[in-house]
Formats: sequence, structure tokens, C-alpha cells
Amino acid sequence: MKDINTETKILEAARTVFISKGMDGARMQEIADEAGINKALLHYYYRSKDQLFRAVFQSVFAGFFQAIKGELDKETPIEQKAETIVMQYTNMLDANPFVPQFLINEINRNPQTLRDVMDSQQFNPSVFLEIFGNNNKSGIDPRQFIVSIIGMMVFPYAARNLVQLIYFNDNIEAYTQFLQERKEFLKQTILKMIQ
Amino acid sequence: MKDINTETKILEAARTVFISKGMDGARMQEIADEAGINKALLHYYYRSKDQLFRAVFQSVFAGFFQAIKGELDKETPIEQKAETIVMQYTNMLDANPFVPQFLINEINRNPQTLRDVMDSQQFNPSVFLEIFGNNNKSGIDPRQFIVSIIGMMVFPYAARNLVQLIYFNDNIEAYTQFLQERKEFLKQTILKMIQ
DNA sequence: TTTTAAATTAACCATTTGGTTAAATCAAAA
DNA sequence: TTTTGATTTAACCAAATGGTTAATTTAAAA
Repeated sequence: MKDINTETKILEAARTVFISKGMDGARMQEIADEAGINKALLHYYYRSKDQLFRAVFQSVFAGFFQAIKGELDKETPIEQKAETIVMQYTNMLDANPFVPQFLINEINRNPQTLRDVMDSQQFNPSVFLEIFGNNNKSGIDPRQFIVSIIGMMVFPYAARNLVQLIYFNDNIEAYTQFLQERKEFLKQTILKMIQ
Repeated sequence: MKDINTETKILEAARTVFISKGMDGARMQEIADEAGINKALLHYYYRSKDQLFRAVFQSVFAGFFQAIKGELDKETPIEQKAETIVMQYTNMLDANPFVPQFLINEINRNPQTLRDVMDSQQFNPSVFLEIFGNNNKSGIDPRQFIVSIIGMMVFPYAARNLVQLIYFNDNIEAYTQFLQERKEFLKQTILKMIQ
């Protein structure tokens, strides 16, 4: 029982490779190299590529929704909630810029995976709707609202290489600054939306 | 010189499969089956999977930006432009819901591909910025504005399976209606943003 | 120290997959 | 009709890839 963390080490390596390359693009050998172990060890701890992938997906999915859940249960005014959700989400994206793209891709590739994960874990999606529930002053549809906010936040990370090249002439620093300034822009935009 | 359209038939089959599965997930055999021909014919017309993929990517990319270019050169007021861009874009998304996700994925997988395509075709991205250029009344940053609009429009299509399950309990009809209502919502939101 | 079971590895295997080749077919020109 | 060149196919090939196995190492228990 040498290194008790081998299983964790594998999971982290798999997370890195799967998020970067996706299920189809990932190679078991690359995951083994990333973890610094023999390829057979992957199958020793996780029986197959599919099971290893499922473990990663479940972990990423859970961490994703935990990261953005945050302080939203409080009875704060909707303006404050908007501020909180933007900061919570963008902080998560700065730390995990490829996670949303990974989740979207793999859910599209095999939608059943998400259903399985949501069945195994208890997860109540309605909490996001209740935050901006029907009892908001503006009468705005909370679903349209939430989808808009997430779309505005996620897109510049998911499509970074595209936007960076087309609108910023591949200038990385300029795009980083754009993302930084965007936080304030998003807050103001959300406030305008619920006016 | 039997069927002069074999090459086109291959390209269309490849487009279908590549957009659905991506470069990594696509199989030459599946493309051949989709086109109703022998696998060797793919290599007869396009030397390799990579070249076939490039032909598809170039075609999809060009078609994408052509579809959304639309009437935007006119000297119409910004409110009218917003209306036009939303209708143009959502119509394109209704017809090609997986195209943006495909482009984003493949550009992330190999950013060089986009540079090559943009070099080979003449393509001026600044046209989108000039539409909502600095001479708008609100003083809004046109880049932040454009990225927001595209994000709001693309996200519910790219993440359809995710959003449909979490917020609409996998009810396809309800989600279709949501997308339909969203067009009007987006117009109003854009107007609020530039107030 | 010896034993035992878990952990780790090198070598190997079967299948998939992109790609090739030589033969067959077809359609038009001579 | 014969010829010629493009088109199409069946069969095949080599490399990549997920997975297995038998042997070795390690670390703790007896």
C-alpha cells in the first residue's frame, strides 16, 4: 500500500486530459503518462476508459455546480444576487476555463450520462430558478434570464480562441483585460435587464 | 464520369458526420456509409481524413459567417440592426443548431486551422465591430456588446441537452417553445442594453 | 524473518481505424 | 466495336488503441 494517493493521482490526470481532449480525443496512454504510471494501473483502479471517464465527469459536474451555488440561498435583494452570481461564476471560469465546454460536449455526445449522474447524486436544479423566481418586479421570465446570463458568461471562455483571433487579433493580453473588464460590464448589463 | 456529384455527396456526408461527432469522434467508414459509397472513394477524392475535415471546416466556417452577415451594411438605426442580427442569427441556428459548437470545438482543438482558413479566404472581422461601433449613443463597448449577444443566442443551442434536462425536465416541446419565445426576449434585451 | 496480499510493471493481444492497392467497371472518344 | 481514362470496389495492411495477463515489487502483518 505504497502511495495511498495513486487513485487520486489517476483521477486528476484523467481530469486534465479528458477536459482538454474530450472522451474521444483522450488516450489512456496519455493519461498514464500524465499520472506518471503504467497504463495497466489505470485499468487496475478503473476497469475501463468509460468508467474512468464517468468518474471524471461526475466529479467535474458536481464541482461545477457546487462552485456556482455559492451564497444564493440568502434573502438578499436581486441586485445583490446578480453581483454574487457574476463574481462566483467568473471566478470559477477563470480557474476552470474549459469546464463548461467539456460538460456541454460530453452531454451532447451522450445525454444519458447526465441523467445517470443526476439520478445518482441528489441535485435540485430548481434552486437556480427560484433565485430569480416569478416574484421579481420586472416580470422577466426567469429561465430566459438565467440562460442569458450563463450564455454571456460562458461564451467568451468557451470560444476564447475564436473571439481572441477575430476581435483581438490574437492579442492575449488584450483579451485577458477584456475578460477582466467584462465582470463589471456583466453586472451592469444584468441590472439593465431587470429594470 | 458517372455521377458528377459524388464529390459533393462525400462533402455533405462528411459535413453531417463531422458536425455531429467532431474530428476525433468521426469515422471514415461512417462518412462512407452516410454517402452510400466505398471507403476508398473518400481517399480518392480527398487524400486523407485531415484534408476532408479541412474542406468541411472551411465550408462550414464560410457558410456560418455568410449566413449572419446579412443586411448589416445598411445605414439603419441601431435598433433595427439589433432586430436584424437576432432574426438572422436565430434563423441560422434553427437550421444549423450544432454548427457553432462544432466550430468552437474544432478551433479549440487546433487553433491553427482557423488562421489557415482566414488567410486563404479573405475575411474582414471588423465589419461586426463597426456595426455597433464607437459612435453609438450609449457608450457601450462594442466588443462586450457583440460577445454578449452571440453568447446569449448560441448558448441555448450549444447546451441544449443540458438546459433542456435541468430547466425543462427533458420536455422537448417546452424547450422548442422556449427557443421561439426567446427571439422576442433577445430583441427586448438588446434594446435595454443600449439604452 | 517469513508470509501475504496489494500495487506495479513489461509484454502481449484483439480490435479498430486510417490508408493503400490492384482489379473491375463504366462512359465517352476514336 | 475497341480503346482509354476516370470512377468504384473488395481485399488488404500497418499503426494505434483499449484492454489483459503473468510476473515482479512493495509494504505491512504474522
